[in-house]
Order: sequence, then C-alpha cells, then structure tokens
Amino acid sequence: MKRYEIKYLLKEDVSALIGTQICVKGWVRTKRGNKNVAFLAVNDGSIIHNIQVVADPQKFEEELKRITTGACIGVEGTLVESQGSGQAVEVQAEKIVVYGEADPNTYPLQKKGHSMEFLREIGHLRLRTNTFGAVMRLRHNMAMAIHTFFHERGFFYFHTPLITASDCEGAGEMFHVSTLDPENPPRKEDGTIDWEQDFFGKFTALTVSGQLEGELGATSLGKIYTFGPTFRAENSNTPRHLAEFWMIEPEMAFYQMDELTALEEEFIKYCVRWALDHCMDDLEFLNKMIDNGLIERLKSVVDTEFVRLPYTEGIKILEEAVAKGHKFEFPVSWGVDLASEHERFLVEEHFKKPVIMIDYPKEIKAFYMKLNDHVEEEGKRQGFSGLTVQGTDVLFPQIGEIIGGSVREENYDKLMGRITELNIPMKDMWWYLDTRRYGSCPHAGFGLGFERLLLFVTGMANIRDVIPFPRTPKTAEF
RNA sequence: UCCUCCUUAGCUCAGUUGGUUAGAGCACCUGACUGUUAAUCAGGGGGUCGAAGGUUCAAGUCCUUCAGGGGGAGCCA
Repeated sequence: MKRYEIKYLLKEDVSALIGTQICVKGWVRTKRGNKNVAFLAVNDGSIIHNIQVVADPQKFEEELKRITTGACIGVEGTLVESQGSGQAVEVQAEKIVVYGEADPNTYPLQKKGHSMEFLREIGHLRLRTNTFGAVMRLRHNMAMAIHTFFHERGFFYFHTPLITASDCEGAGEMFHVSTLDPENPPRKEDGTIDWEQDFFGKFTALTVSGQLEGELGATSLGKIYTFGPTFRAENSNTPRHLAEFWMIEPEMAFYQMDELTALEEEFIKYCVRWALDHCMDDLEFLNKMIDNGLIERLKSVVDTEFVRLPYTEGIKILEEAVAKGHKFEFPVSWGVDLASEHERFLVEEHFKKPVIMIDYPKEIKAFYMKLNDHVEEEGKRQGFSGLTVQGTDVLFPQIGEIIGGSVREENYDKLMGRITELNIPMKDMWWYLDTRRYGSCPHAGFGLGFERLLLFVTGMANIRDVIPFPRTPKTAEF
C-alpha cells in the first residue's frame, strides 16, 4: 500500500484520495480519547503539522497500550474527511504496526513544552520536537536559498580546504590537526615539536576562514562562493558563537564598494524572502511559540532599504547621542572599535533598520582591506592616520553583526606594507601574494555566519539551537 | 576569560524573617467520559532540595569551595 508523506496529505489536493486506502508512518506526538475512540497525532518530519489517526480502542487495544508519546508507528486505513474541527482530513485506522515503543517512564520528551536548556542535554532527541523540526527545515531551506541565489547570478560553488597550513588568517585561535603522538611528539634539538614529521610535514590546523583561497577562485573564475564549516578555538561563551559553524564567503573579481554592499543587501533579502515564500508553516509556529515579532520583522527587512553609514558619520551620531545624555558603558570617539551597545543603538534606536557600516579606520580592520585615498580629519585630530579601509559590516537588529566584508587591497606594495606594519606571519603565504604579483585585479567579498542568519530567520535566541549538534567550549556530546 | 543570576519530583516551577511530615501543574498508573485538538474529570505512586564542607538547638533557606547551566561583556561570523 502506498505510503503518503503527511505534508502531501495536508497540503496537496487529496479529494481524489478520500475514501481510499492509504498508509502513513511517523512518530506519535500525543494520544487522547475515551473508551469509544482514540486519536493519535502523528508526525513524520515532512511538515510541522500532524495527521490525525482515528482508532477503535476495542480493535486496537494491544497496539494502543504500546503507543505513547514518541512511539513510531505505521498505519493503514481510509483517508476520510474529519468530523472534528481541527483538521480537514484524517486516517481511519484499519491496521496499526508499532515499529518502536517509547517507554514513557524513561522517554524524556513529552507533549508539553520543555526548556531549551533541557533540550540541549538531549540533543539526540530534541530534533523530534516541533521547534527543532521547524528550525531544521528552515536551515535546509536557507542552504537551498543560498545556493540558488548564487547559482542564478553566475557564481561558482568553490570548495576551499578545511585543513590549512596558514596561520595568518587572523580570525582567531585554531584547532590543531596532527597525527603525532600527543603523549610523546618528536622534538627538534631545541626541544620544540618537530612538525616536519607530522602527516603534512608542517604545522596544520582547521580553517578559520576560506577567504584567502576564495580569492584564488575569484581571481580566476570571476565570481565564487564558499559554503562550508569553519572552526574557531576561541573560548567564547555567548548565544552568538560556536566553535564549529558554517560560513558563506562569496568573492567577486572587479566588484567595487557599492556593488559589494548592494550584493550583501540583495543576498540577505533573497534569503529572508525565500523563508517567507517557502516556510510559512514553520515560521507561523515559531512566531507563535518562540518570537511573536518574527514574521513582522522578516517582512520589514524585505521591504526596507538598508542604511549605508560611513564609520565617521556613525561616530558623529553616537557622540551626539552621548551629548544628549545617552549613557554608554564604553566611550565613543573616532578610532574605537564599536561595541555591541553602540551597534545596537544605531540599528535599534537611531535608524530602526539594518545598517551597512563602511569605511572603517584601518587600525581596527584586517590587513587585506583596501585603503581609501581620502583622509578623515577627525581621525587625525584623535591621533590616528585618518586613513580608512573599504570594509563593511552589516548590522542587524537583535543579533548584531551578521556580515563582515571588504574590498580587497589588490596593490602588491600596499598589501605588503600592511603585512609588514601588522607583523603578519606570511612565510607560508607566497601563493596568496601571487594573486597580487600576477594579473592582480580589484576584487571584493564578504563572509556571512550561516547560524547568525538562522538566528534572525527563526527568531531563536541561542545559536546552539539553530545547528543540529552544536560545538562549544566543553561541549561535544552528540 | 570577566561580571552576574540560577540548580527543589521524569519535565516546568512554588517554598515567607532558618522552625512540624517539602507542595502544584504536566507526565506516569487506576477509574470515568459517544469525536478529542498540549482533551477533560476523580484517585494513586513518585524527592539524598546540584556536590562537598561549615554556622546553628534546628538548614531547601545562611556562609565557603567546586561542578553544571542561563544572561550580559570581550573576541568575532
């Protein structure tokens, strides 16, 4: 007998199936009823909604005894129009197979709500909840949106390595990759570990960013994007950081600043619109159970033009706010790296919409960002060079920085100047510098934390709840 | 890593200035109910109060240390 997915039965026109024999399989969310009739809410993961199975308690006495919340069952029966008001169709059971019981005395999930903290302790089972089902379906959809967005625009999906030998990516502490005996590694005469005897013949680590290799792709294929896992061994304990997370890093030859920020804005709007177009059932659930402002916020982002805000102007706005009596924990002046409270003020209180901040002081940004020619007088007054770089941060309400990007410095001498100035270890980076030595071209790119995007799109409060198996300091259970 | 809060039944939480036998809802078991919608109603079982010390006639409650977790901050995506 043909098995139908619940999504099909609830979303497609099944009028032709009414009165026919069908099969559904899935996990029982709740069982209720009386001695005359029993109702089973069955979910198979294809959609957030359950299908209602109606069973005669006399006929299925043995089966119903074994069926509790969490049990996995298969049902054959007649698809009928529901007599109840909560659903259009239901299955009148004629045969029930219990594939797997879920002992209610030990099965941790119940039909009532659980705290996110408790669910994190049962990461292997939390995926069976409505909330995590919704989040994971959205996660899949955002991945599809991202690939579709770039593919439609002629970008190539470019695979950068997860194991890297460069230690200058500059984005944080790295996880070492080694096959040496950690108890007794080979040592050189001076006592240091002899990495030449390691698997790759040199010191290697998990990547913190695919950008540098991505630039190699862009300077040959034109437009590429990466989409893969990234690893940071930072001891960050916040609702916005993971030790293992997924990042999207497009890199485009010949793109200038205005094209870069336009792509950033178009990209985010495309993803959010995709969620609204394809995932409304899940969004409605999350809007009801997790975050009452979710759908409204998503719609407003799609309809709003993001603000372009030069750093120097942003500082002026913040200084004016201080002058008017607004209290910040950290001081504001030209040259400081903005703290979360400053970014939140600009996004949530001043502009009340997403902000793309541009033209940062070179002193607070990475070595590869392109220098602007003009000098900010205010910067010189504060004792800085006054030089800015073509970096961008996209700042979002509630979650802060969602994208960091820049136009890259394509001039070999200027780039080397910055590398020397910042004392960056480039001994293994000759291949990166060759992009500027041979056929160097203007190019730009950005990086987006996939889970940060998901925080925004799902309304979830903690990044550990938008990835199936979060990796954070002291946590790698599942 | 820093600041701060929390840890009581399987889950979510009450528990007063330290004072009899630590409570409720859900879940579970038994029963009732002719179609339920996180069903409802009645009854029942279920606790080393995170761990280890300490103060006190007396500690879930006060103190110290440790562990786990949340929120904020830093680093960033």
